[in-house]
Amino acid sequence: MEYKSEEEFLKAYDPSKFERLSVTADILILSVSSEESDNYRKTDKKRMSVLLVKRRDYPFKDMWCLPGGFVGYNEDLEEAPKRILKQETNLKNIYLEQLYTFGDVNRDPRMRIISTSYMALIDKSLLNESLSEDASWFDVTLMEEGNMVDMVFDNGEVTFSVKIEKHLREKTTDRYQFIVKKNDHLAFDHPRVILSGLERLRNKINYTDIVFNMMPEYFTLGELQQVYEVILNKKLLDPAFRRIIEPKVEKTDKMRTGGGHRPSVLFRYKDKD
Amino acid sequence: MEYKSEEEFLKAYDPSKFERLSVTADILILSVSSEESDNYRKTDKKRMSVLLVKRRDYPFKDMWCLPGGFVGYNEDLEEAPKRILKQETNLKNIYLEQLYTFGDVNRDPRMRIISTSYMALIDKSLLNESLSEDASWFDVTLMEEGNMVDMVFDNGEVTFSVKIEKHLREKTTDRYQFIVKKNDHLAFDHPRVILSGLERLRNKINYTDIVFNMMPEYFTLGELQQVYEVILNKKLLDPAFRRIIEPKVEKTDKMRTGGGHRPSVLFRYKDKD
DNA sequence: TGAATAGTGTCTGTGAGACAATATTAT
DNA sequence: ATAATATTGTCTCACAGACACTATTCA
Repeated sequence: MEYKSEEEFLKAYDPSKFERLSVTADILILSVSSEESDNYRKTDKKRMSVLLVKRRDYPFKDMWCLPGGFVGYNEDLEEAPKRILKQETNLKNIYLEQLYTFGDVNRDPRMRIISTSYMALIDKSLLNESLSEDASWFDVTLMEEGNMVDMVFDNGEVTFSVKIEKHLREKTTDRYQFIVKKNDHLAFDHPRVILSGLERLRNKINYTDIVFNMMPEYFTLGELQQVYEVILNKKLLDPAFRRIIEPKVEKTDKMRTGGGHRPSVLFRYKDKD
Repeated sequence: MEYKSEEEFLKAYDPSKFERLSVTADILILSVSSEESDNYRKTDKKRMSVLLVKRRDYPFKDMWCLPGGFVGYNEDLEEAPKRILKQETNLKNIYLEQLYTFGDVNRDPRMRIISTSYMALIDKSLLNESLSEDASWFDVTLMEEGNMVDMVFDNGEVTFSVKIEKHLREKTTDRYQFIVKKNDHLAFDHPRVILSGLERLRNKINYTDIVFNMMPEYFTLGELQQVYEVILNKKLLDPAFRRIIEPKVEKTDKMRTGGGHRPSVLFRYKDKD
């Protein structure tokens, strides 16, 4: 059939003849938590923190999963994670980054679902509203040994661990293939989403400024270094860190005192000129 | 309503109550082309090469686009680009990497479509079959000046250029925002897909071995260096390049002769041990 | 012989890693 | 006074950039 114009074509077009799928957006909300120390001199121990939601329904009833939801027919794909983020945390204007789109036929036992995952970075201190009843912040700690990664989750009440094997595979789709070896608590393929988000953050910390999305306006270099260390999962040397970070921050005239040790200057993120 | 088990729940589940969208996969097929020199001594000039398809139907009739197609209801998302790649080039087992998922409501005038884009890297010398009638290899040359990128396409018959402005935007979804300033020949949002693929390749060349997917089994370091230069869009210094590449390749006892100059050793990709 | 590419040697500057040393606070 | 963190100084080593030099071929 021949059409004279694009208009004419569109008028005669019947979208229903194509196969349609459901699309969801899952969102990995990351933040940093501080655990108060018993020693008044010691600084609070920082950990990566991820927001999980307890499933009240089948499938995966009573397991934990990332906040997510269906993408509406009249909703831009990127609006969906924003909407869900607002819903869960009441936050807007948050750093949001697309991670990956998963779409194996059997990834959801209910029906065919394509799922685009996003990563959000937030500063926990902005959270004033209480979370919805089923949501909970879990500290995540990565224990890495060779190819094996043990992700340990802890929200103060529940603790569980997920074991994942990483395989380098240059010749195929992705840099790493994640094979979940042990998982009794996380629903769907969310272990992979979480690990790939954490690794994405770890890689990007070196060539972008996205960490500052997790920081309050004023911070000490020690605090910032702790966040780096938690994300990179290793200790950094103070002088080296200060050299690297120096062009990204600016000194303020404020100080943090009261720690039983030399007070430290508060810095602020210095935007590119 | 309460269900006793996951099985029972799934039995009662009605997928039709959720909104459904169409999902397509677009695939950026990249390769390297050589333009023969008139001077017998000079080596062939290499260029990046991308496979485009001429649209025979509305919308965007007569414009060029990336090969693509709908993801079937019973097809894994990652199978779709493989199927399309096979269809267009008759190649299998090709390096394939997911780029990004686009899903603005109005990105396709026909209907709501979510599109996941992939990048494939191929060695053109493997192509024996002729292309389908509407497909054509275009050389792409990037002219970069500050924020502006001018992508020049040339398939020997048609030449056109697409101008894109790059904006760094750390605080929002992606590292760069691409704003298409001039485009009369590429359909949909494919200019962005192409540019982001080329930039992804450029970044990854330094910390992965994916270039070798575009190389034949045996190659000289000069040829490999040319491919690097085309991808990075800048000249490299020979000694530095050889230092960097040394651990990734292994010398063979073959030589390339006949060039009116000193013959060169053929190398081969050395897989990680 | 000369044009062209192949391949090697070496100097230099930059920047990360390592470690040492000093400064300052609350209890 | 002491434990703890804050902050600075400096040495070294690895490595990329730069440039010079030698090697080898074919019309």
